[in-house]
Amino acid sequence: MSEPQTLADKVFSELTTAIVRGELRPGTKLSEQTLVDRYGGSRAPVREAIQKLEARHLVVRIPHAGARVVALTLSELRDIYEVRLELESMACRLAAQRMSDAEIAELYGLLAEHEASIAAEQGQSYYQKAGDLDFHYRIIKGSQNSRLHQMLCGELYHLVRMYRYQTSTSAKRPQQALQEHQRIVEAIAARDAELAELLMRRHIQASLTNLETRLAEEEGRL
Amino acid sequence: MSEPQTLADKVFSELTTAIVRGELRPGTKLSEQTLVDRYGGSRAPVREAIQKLEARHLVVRIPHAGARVVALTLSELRDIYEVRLELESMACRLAAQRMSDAEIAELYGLLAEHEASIAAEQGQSYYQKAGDLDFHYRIIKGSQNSRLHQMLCGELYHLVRMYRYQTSTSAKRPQQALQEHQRIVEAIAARDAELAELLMRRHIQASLTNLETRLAEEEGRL
DNA sequence: AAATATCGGATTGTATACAATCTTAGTCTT
DNA sequence: AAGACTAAGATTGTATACAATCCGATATTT
Repeated sequence: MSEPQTLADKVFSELTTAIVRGELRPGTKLSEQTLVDRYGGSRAPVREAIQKLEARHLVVRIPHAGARVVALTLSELRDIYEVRLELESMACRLAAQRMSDAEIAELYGLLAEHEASIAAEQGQSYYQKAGDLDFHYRIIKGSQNSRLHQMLCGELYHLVRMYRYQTSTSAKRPQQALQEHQRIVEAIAARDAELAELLMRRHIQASLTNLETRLAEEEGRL
Repeated sequence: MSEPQTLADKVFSELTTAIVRGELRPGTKLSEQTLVDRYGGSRAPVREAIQKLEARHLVVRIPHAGARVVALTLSELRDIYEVRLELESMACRLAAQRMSDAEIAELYGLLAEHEASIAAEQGQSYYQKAGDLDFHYRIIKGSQNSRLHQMLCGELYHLVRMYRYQTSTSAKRPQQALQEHQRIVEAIAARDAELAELLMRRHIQASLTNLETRLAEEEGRL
């Protein structure tokens, strides 16, 4: 929660959340002057912010034509999930080998919180989604591979978040996901790397299936 | 070979090759004014080029302190190879499933060229390295996953290239590598995805071992 | 002599001005 | 009426100027 040291960073982080939350819909033109009017500063830091967004694949920039919020095709979304599937499974395998006992204990604590949150049945799918991401985040960190962490959290994470924000979740999915999380943590605690990897692979596959179902439904409604 | 549309792109591509070739050693300070003097233009496009380099992890930028050519620790290099190992193995598996027969035929052609090049025994390790990268590049493309292609070619590729440039190769390694390439292509041609993945995994593991040996030797010489 | 403080120069971050390119609306031609 | 051309406006790319921050050398203190 450190304050951004530079104006460009500030604009960047505000734009990031706006895009992820869907306040700036995919395909929206990001005019530099408009952003200056909205977020303050001058064009220099705004341009820098846009470039950082481009680096994270949240916007697409075309020379002399400007920047637009990325609009993934279904095919590109599948490609991303295909890569994420591989990398997170890998992270889970490494986590089973490298996480400290203390970190594993924290994972158990996190699961307990999620269970309580679901039991409360607030239907606050926002918090459930955030909780899910938190779970995945900790396992990625547990892999103790800095580059893997960068790729998943810095480059794929936001895109995944963006498309999850905008799609509803089926009522039973959180319950299901929690169970899958529990099996994964058990495998990690048992230091069974192969099993942990397998379970994570299936877990993400299930979440992709869920996402595709939702996307297909929304397509149908248009 | 399209001409860069913008000055920033031109500076970016020149800086990229300079870094990869080692003309700008790891840790070198990249002063904006100095780069303006060397490459022309003004600070605006030069800054943009530096930011693009940062996005590709070729330079590290610290607010108010400037940019330096990235200097990987051995641990970070291992992390990169660990990720590359997983992603390229994946690419190879997908390539075995998705490459067209024509593309596979081209792969065979490439191998023949490499064989000839080694037989000529020019000792031109530069061309052998480039050839090796070409081989890997085609398989990655064959995976037909755009994001995988982006990550490997756009983000890891340059770093790997950079550290390979600067390390010598053992005399027998090209011969060995060629044989491994041949087995991989055979597995792809047979559409044996699992085997192709396994062989690629071992191939990259071997190349990592080779790199680590060289790095250790160079450490010893200092 | 070592450590800290302070000041000046250099470098980066930001703002503004100008140039090049694209977009769009309108007109003209077929 | 459809399409191509043209010109004006808007937008991005580039250059320059100013402000804020950092780095290093010198001076001061213990």
